[in-house]
Amino acid sequence: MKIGELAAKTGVATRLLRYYEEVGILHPFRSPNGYRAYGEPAIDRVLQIRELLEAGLTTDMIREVLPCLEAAKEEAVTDCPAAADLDGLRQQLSGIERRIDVLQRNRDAIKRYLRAWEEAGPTVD
Amino acid sequence: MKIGELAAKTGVATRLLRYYEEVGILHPFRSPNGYRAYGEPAIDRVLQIRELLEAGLTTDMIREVLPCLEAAKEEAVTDCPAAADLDGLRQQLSGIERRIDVLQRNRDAIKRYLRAWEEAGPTVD
DNA sequence: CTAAACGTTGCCATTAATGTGAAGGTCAAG
DNA sequence: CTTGACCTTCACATTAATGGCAACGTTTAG
Repeated sequence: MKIGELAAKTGVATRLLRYYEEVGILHPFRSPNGYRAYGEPAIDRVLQIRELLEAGLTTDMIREVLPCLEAAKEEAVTDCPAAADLDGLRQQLSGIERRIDVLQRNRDAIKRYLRAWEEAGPTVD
Repeated sequence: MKIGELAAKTGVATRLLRYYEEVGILHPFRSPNGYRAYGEPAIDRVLQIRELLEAGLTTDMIREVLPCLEAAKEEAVTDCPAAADLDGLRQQLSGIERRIDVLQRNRDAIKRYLRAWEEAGPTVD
């Protein structure tokens, strides 16, 4: 499919689809006329990219983890696209785990706060 | 304490301490000479800010949750600094929860991938 | 008193992610 | 063949977080 179609199906601006290619996290083919050509899997890939960006990852991090996230969907790890960098992957993993920890701790604090507030002042009106 | 001291104790550049003030997440007093003056609690606050920034939150989000995170440390919620915006707080909370979900899902996928890879190719060498 | 060290404000630079528009090529419909 | 919709690249603009410098005031040590 062409870029406009992918944009429509994912809700992501064509500008960004080109940007994701530029930073190496999306790899369309090219039609003979020079148009970008995307396969069906590109849809999921773009949605995955958006999800990760919205969760606060950078395109650099995404470039490292994305190949493995897609491979993880297959039954067996036949080939290792990130074979080059299992170590970088482990680092990304621990970075993500740190983030989760921080977010969980703070989520809990906010919840405690809200709960206390709801108990103390149900006279919110 | 003065800005340089706080910078030394937190490892955060003075430039950033001024920036955090500019965006409203740090509120030093002023000494008669115009110097910023920070109390002891500023140390924790700055570290907290760094933690949240590194976890991918923006200063906008931090501005909303920080008062409550500090209040949550007290025994009781005497006064509500964010009384104005319990609703914004709930939104931040659900945003954070979404992030945690995304990160957990992807952390799990990466772990699966790494585990599979380690089982398949212990001949890493 | 003077120099060094530190503070102030202000402004300009950078990187990442994103928006926007110009100038021109391609293609399908009339 | 022309028009309109879509594509291409190029380039400049913006926002957030950060770095750096300049010009100038303050404080401290010699």
